[in-house]
Amino acid sequence: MPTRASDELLKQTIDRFWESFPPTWNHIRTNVRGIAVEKFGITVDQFHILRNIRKGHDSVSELAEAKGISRPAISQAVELLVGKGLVTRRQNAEDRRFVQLELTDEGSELLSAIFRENRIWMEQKLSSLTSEQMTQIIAALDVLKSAFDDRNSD
Amino acid sequence: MPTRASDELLKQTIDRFWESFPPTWNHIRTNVRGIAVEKFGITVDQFHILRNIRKGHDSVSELAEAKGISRPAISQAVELLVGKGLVTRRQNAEDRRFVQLELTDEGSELLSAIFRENRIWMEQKLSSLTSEQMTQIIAALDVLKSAFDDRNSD
DNA sequence: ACTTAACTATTAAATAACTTAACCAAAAGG
DNA sequence: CCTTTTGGTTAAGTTATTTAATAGTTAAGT
Repeated sequence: MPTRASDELLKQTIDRFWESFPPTWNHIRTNVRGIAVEKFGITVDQFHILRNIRKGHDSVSELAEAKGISRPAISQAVELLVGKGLVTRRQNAEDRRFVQLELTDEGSELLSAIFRENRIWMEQKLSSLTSEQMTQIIAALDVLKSAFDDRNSD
Repeated sequence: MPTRASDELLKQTIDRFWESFPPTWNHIRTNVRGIAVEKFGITVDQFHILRNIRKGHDSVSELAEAKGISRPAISQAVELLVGKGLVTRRQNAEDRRFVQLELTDEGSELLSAIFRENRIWMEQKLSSLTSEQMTQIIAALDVLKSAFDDRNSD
């Protein structure tokens, strides 16, 4: 039972989202691209796939679901990563349709290295924030993430 | 003069960022893709260019800067949009090196239509949030955006 | 004026990122 | 068995990106 006031606030929230979220993401992405491409020879998208594999999304379907793109797209991206020696494919013994993806040591180290460099940059960018602001950001990100989580879908 | 406690908080903020920001963005992007591709025949990236042109980034260089990618990439994307009749190019009279970009009526209407549909979906996703949560999100997004703004770069 | 340097944009060639359609193999359910 | 569903790959085509090369415009220095 939303009031008119909270309707207005909701509208503002969405407006602000489109004002702030994309430029923020573009800046981060640009930083990651700089590090990933120039120092490690992989693309931003490949970085995201490595990141998701480490996160536990270790099959093609899961990755496709997480990224919201088609399975062939993932399959081909994985192929590139396998070619670079950063990921391995292994047939699951219980259900042999599944191809279990795993980071190689090199892939894992490369991913950590990119995060390490990015973190330095992010720390510098966020260094002037107050504790209150950081606490607020953490809470807000949590709320946003769970609001758009698939469990809450219609 | 950061204390150890706020260093720890900063670390948490960055961790949370990487946990929450990408999946949230993927969900939004997936929704936009569904609308933009299926109903309007443009890609998500083309949508973002239209969006940025309306926002006032009306030259190739500005768009490249905003998105953090190369000018040729923008130039070609614009070419597609011009071909679809959604954007016009016009040489700037004062400085003829500049190509001034403008949305056509059709481009403008299409962009609005995508936003309209996306807004319905976002409203539904965010409908259960409290006023406090929304206020917090607005504040947090503001802080994040300005923290990563180029004016604050070294 | 002339030249050079800097800037804006496009084109070309190559690779990567996506799509849909078609396919194969394995599993599940009659 | 046979059929359907599921997970993954392959194929063909479009879009998105990069770097390098090019063309045109403006500004700066002689």
